[in-house]
Amino acid sequence: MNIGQASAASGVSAKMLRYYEEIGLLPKAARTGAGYRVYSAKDVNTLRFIRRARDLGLSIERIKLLVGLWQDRERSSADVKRVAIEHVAELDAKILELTAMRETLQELADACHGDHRPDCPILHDLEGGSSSPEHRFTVTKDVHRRKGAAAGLPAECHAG
Amino acid sequence: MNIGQASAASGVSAKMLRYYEEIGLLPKAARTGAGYRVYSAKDVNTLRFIRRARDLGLSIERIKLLVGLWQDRERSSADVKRVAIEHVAELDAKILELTAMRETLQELADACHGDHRPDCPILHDLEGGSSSPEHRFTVTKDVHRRKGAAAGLPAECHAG
DNA sequence: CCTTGACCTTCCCACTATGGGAATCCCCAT
DNA sequence: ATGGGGATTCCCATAGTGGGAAGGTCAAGG
Repeated sequence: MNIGQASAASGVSAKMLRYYEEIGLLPKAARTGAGYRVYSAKDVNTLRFIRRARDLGLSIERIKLLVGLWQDRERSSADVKRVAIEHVAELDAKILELTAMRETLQELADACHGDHRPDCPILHDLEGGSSSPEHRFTVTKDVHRRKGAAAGLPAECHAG
Repeated sequence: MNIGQASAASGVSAKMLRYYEEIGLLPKAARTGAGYRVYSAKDVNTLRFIRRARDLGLSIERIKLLVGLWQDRERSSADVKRVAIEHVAELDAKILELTAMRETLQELADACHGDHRPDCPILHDLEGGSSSPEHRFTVTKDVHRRKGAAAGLPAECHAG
């Protein structure tokens, strides 16, 4: 099986296959005499595992852990669960942050006439205009503050 | 006002000030004889505007638009509102996506004993193990599929 | 046998925003 | 004059992913 076939069989792009190998998420693939990478059905299984984990938003680092546990028959399910729980916590933090932004922006948009006139509460708010800050829309202000930015959410954060 | 003072007054790091200038979000700052950038109170206003917009998760591109509208007395509030609404839609898409991931992962974690035994439904699911795929936890499956990845959410997606 | 096209290889670049750090220079106070 | 703090530019790194160029390979058909 060459890289294209492994890619098609796993749903992971050939580009990513090479990348995962490079960063050590996958062991170095065997090569044909001509230098082509060779994959087995077992490799494809691992790739599918990785792809599903990516679909759940897990970072490459966490996936490394999970793949390690997966291939370790001595693992304890507690270890696996911990990794999952950590990721859920990060997802929660991210969701909270985005939701706070969304709420604020939605309220501002709701307050905007959206007509031909230049008057606009959205701009007014961004201007920091209202002299008493406590009257600005804030909605769990701290959550979306720069420092509050949660730990890394991976791939899905990048526009395709 | 030099770059450090403008940074302190606006909450935007000096590094970002230079970057914003480089990418054209800010006009090129005037310089002293020695090459130091010089900022006015008006510049600081713009910087605060930008910072607040970033706090709401708006991309640099959208902020460019908003700053343009902000400084245009002929603007229509409808234009501003449209930009805001677009961003809300992207936030919604992202939130949906993350929520779907979260739900799936939470269910898997709930189903995991989390003890010393190796048996683990999380790994089992990632394996794609269950022969009948419709029994796998999915929860709005399409939403978190790669193709479903929403349009770009900016900065906050990056781990500090 | 040779061409053609599909595939593989490596290497570099781009993206989003942001931070870190080095080398060098400037300004002000002692 | 000297020292410290700040400014300048330039390069690098991040997390994943895609795009593309330049060149080698393989298989099928003429």
